[in-house]
Amino acid sequence: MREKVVVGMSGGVDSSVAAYLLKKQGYQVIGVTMGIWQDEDAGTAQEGCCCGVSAVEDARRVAAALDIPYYVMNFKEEFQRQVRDYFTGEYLRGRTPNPCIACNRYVKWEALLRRSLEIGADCIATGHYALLGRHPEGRLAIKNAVTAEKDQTYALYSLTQEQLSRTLMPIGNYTKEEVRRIAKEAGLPVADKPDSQDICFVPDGDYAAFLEKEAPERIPPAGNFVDKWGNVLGRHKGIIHYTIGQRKGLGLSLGHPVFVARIRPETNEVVIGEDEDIRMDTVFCDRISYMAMDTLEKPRRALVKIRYAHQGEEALLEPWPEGRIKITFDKPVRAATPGQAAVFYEDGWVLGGGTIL
RNA sequence: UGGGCUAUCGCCAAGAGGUAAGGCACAGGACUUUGACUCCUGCAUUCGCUGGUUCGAAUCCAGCUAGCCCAG
Repeated sequence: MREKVVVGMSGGVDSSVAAYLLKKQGYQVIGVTMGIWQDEDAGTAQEGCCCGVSAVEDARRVAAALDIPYYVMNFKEEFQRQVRDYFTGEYLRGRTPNPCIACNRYVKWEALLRRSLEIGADCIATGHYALLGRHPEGRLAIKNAVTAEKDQTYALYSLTQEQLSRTLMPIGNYTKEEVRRIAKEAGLPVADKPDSQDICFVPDGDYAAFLEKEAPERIPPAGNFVDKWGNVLGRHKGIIHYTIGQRKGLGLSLGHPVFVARIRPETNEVVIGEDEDIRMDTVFCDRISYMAMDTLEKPRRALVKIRYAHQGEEALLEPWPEGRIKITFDKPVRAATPGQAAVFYEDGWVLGGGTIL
């Protein structure tokens, strides 16, 4: 009997095609949708997100079409703790979290994987646009998908060797167009479903409202906008409303565009600067995850992405005390933001990554 | 109260007799499995108010109102 694999199905095209391809390849496929919604979310969660409310409905139809077993597993507790609480906590501290990375690392590849193994599966599979393989240096690693535009390796840098050894990513070799075509040809009912976007657990993208609901008693108050010299430029609505590099929503009319250059939780100040003030060539990160490289003992060059949609910038990685890494970019990057991930690449392989300080 | 100056979109600011530039802000959209950035579109039938001169004025004239500056 072929390997038994649990496919995390979001009800979207990508994971549906992933399941389809694996089944065609002879795997014993089980479809699973992660139940991550809190009861009060019912009805408010938007469509078109990676794991929305319509997920179960659509995923079930796809599973039926593929004639594979299908289950919904409850991960509310894990999602609340590892994603929602983390998300809220970071914003309250003036940082900018990336919930997708946390969800992948702790919910999909920890909770879902564990539960899948418990029901007898050998591994899990997802509809991520990424390739997985053995790096020349010997370790398992994620590699850029064939489509640069849809590449999702950035959000997967923190997976461990153990997790990677139990993972399949069947659609990394296809483009989005090909995936949609496959879905159509296979008669999958979700072939034309729009791509997911925005934070899946924040209805209508209003994350500030989400935070106010999650932690009403801990929301930092309004404060001052200041320039780099300390001059007060105006009032801000509270640091949770801002992130480094942000321009919109400041309400500051200074005649030229200005951006958030820094957030100071200690003084509750938001520092405003010009475009040149948010360019930096040196960034430090901690909470390092090593993937293709097992450690960093001496300087190593890499292409570094500092946000999901970043094309990446060549840089030098250097080990730093306290388990940190110093990144020196060849050319300054714009708005490196504390809380976001810096992911290191070499020839398309993910070497590792960390959280920007 | 005398003398001078200025009053144009939320902010800044062009205009100077021919039928309201631009920037910032803001709104909407595109992009996007995070937050951002970026891009596109929209945004004063009206120029402090009231009259007047002109075929025609935000642009000229008069009065009024407001603010600023200098004398006091």
